[in-house]
Amino acid sequence: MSEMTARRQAVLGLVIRSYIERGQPVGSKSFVTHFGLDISPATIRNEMAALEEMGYLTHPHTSAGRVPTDQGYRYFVEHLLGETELPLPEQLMIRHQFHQARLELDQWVRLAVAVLAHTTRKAALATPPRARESKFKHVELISLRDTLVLLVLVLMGGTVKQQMLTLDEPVEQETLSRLSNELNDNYKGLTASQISARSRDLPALGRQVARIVAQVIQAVDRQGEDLVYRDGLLHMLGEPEFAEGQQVRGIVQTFEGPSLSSIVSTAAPVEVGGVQVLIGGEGRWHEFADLALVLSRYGVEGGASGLLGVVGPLRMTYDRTIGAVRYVSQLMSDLVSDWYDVNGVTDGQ
Amino acid sequence: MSEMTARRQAVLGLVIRSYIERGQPVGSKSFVTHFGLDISPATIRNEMAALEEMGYLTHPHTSAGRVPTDQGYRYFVEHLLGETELPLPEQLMIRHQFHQARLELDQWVRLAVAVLAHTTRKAALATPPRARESKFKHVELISLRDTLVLLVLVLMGGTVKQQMLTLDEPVEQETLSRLSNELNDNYKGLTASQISARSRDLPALGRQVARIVAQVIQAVDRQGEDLVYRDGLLHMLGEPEFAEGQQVRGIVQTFEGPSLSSIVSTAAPVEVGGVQVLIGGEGRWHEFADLALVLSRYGVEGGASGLLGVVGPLRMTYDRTIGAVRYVSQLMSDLVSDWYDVNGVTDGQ
DNA sequence: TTTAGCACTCTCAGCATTAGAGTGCTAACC
DNA sequence: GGTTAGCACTCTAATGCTGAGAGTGCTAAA
Repeated sequence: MSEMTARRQAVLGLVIRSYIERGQPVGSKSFVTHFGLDISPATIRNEMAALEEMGYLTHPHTSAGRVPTDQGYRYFVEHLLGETELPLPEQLMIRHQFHQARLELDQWVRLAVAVLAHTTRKAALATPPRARESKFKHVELISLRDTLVLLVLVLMGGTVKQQMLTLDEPVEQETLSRLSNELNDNYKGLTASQISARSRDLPALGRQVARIVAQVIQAVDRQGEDLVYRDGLLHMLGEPEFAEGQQVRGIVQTFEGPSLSSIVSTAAPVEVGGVQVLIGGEGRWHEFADLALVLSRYGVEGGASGLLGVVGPLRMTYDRTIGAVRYVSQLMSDLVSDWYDVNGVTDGQ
Repeated sequence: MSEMTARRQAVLGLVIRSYIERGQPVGSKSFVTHFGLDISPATIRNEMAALEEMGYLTHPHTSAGRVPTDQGYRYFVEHLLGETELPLPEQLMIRHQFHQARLELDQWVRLAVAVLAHTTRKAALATPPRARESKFKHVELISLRDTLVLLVLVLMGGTVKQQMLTLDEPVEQETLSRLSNELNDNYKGLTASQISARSRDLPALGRQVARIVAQVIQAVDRQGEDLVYRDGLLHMLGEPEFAEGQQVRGIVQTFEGPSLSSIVSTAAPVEVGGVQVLIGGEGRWHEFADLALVLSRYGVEGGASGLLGVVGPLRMTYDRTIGAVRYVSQLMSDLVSDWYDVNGVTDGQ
């Protein structure tokens, strides 16, 4: 069994960088010429053979150059990555876009996905921030016609939900306003189950409304991180490794389908701010065998948090992508913590 | 110049049906055997040659069978289509799904797209219903923290919008409630510009809020039919004519990109209920050269209306698709007119 | 007007050939 | 012992060729 040496690390790094850049198997000869090295191809061949024995490289067929294995990429990401900070000009451009508009929570998430997809030139995804158990903040009841009422529910953390409901009998707007005031005074900061429990003491109308409020909160909680915003599919389809028609279908299916949310919620980092790199489905997710994910959790530690990240081919510029994901994650965290000040701490609980 | 005869119509119809079904150029010999006819291939050849001269058929190369031209498809849709009613069992399934849940307006639209994509096995799209000039119905102001306020705006026609805003100075919730009541009493049924005009007479706080209300309504109006929900992209990628990797990219670009809303809003039918079939971009839209659109306008004549339809390859089962689009359009029209009763007529104006 | 016959055209799949790139191994070299 | 040159070998991808198959257009006869 060979062992890793400094030179082998260097060779591995260069092979991977070259392959990421050019997309073609790296041969010993083109290796030395391309990097202008003073050693012979034969030496590189020996080193490559050793790296192959160690499992970091492979070759598609006898007379082809070397290609990184999943393990090789992982080693690269863990040991051979240099600076991953996003270049300042791009930071500024992103920051500018975020300071441009005052938006709704979900729109922020959508903006984050769009920005991420654009700066990395890859497919991006994000989930809106959710707490484990959402808490009631405010409700508003708007009478539309006799028994038809629009319920607007605001949760701690900034989520706003609307729901249409039909009452058992017509009720005046004034009565509805009194009811919503009462709920706002008494239920602030409660979870779905707590509201369910307390609603028993209310009169019929209040009970009905409170039950629906609890249901909506529960729906938000259950939805959890299943709601995934996506963008930049086209970037991924532009990658030469996915040029085949057959593969394209697979990519679209994987990226648009529900499997994405499952892998994302299972494999995602738990702590806010951390960046996780998933390579080739890590042997567990078959559809992601040819893909790499760069994921990060953003939000407030212990409070609401969401995920965002980038999906691309294994052959991706990890340093740049990681930098972009980390930066946008940071921005979104700032945003959510602002929101938490608004809806949680400051407003009492 | 040849002219159309009954037999040529029949031949054209059969050629197109056969091509739609099997996806391969139709030759004179396989034509007679497949349909078990008592005439010779040579006769069919003559008829096909005439149809080709008339511009309804073509052949990709000398020794291939005949393929319909855009003009051929158009003739087919206009003259040779039989029953286009959607089969009853499918009508019932769709109706069932629509009666299943009480939803938000935009969620109805999303449901319609999903149902359409599923029953036609094609890509589907829809825009939410919009009036030419949206009218104010109700506003609610929710104080979140000193100067930060959540504004919830309900428009005639069922659209609900939220907007965060920052006031110049802190304001009590009670003051906000008084203000929203006042706006609700005085502005019902007004358009953005009317509200803008009247807001001048209000005190500072009211003027600020009214201006934002007007802005939001204006944004909704301007957005118009640019907001397009889409679904079923994967169905389209499954079509054999789009198997090439190159083409797949084009399809995704066309369907996901902004060009869709432009063609949709330009070429869409004007009257509610009508079904329009666009074949091969009609020479005007280059990206749609290989695609057919089946579009319908739903909603309330003279009130809010939206578009829905299906995008597929030229080689599509027009009868079935048209039936499905018409049926879903009808359902959505019913829904919107219910909504209009709620928000418009009944509630006064 | 319809039909049979026939020469002609074009595509597509299969096959062999070849150039090119790269490897692994061995033996010599520092 | 690590490094290098040389060389035989392997595999891919592109090219050109061939034959089968399908279909057409034309002509002449029914």
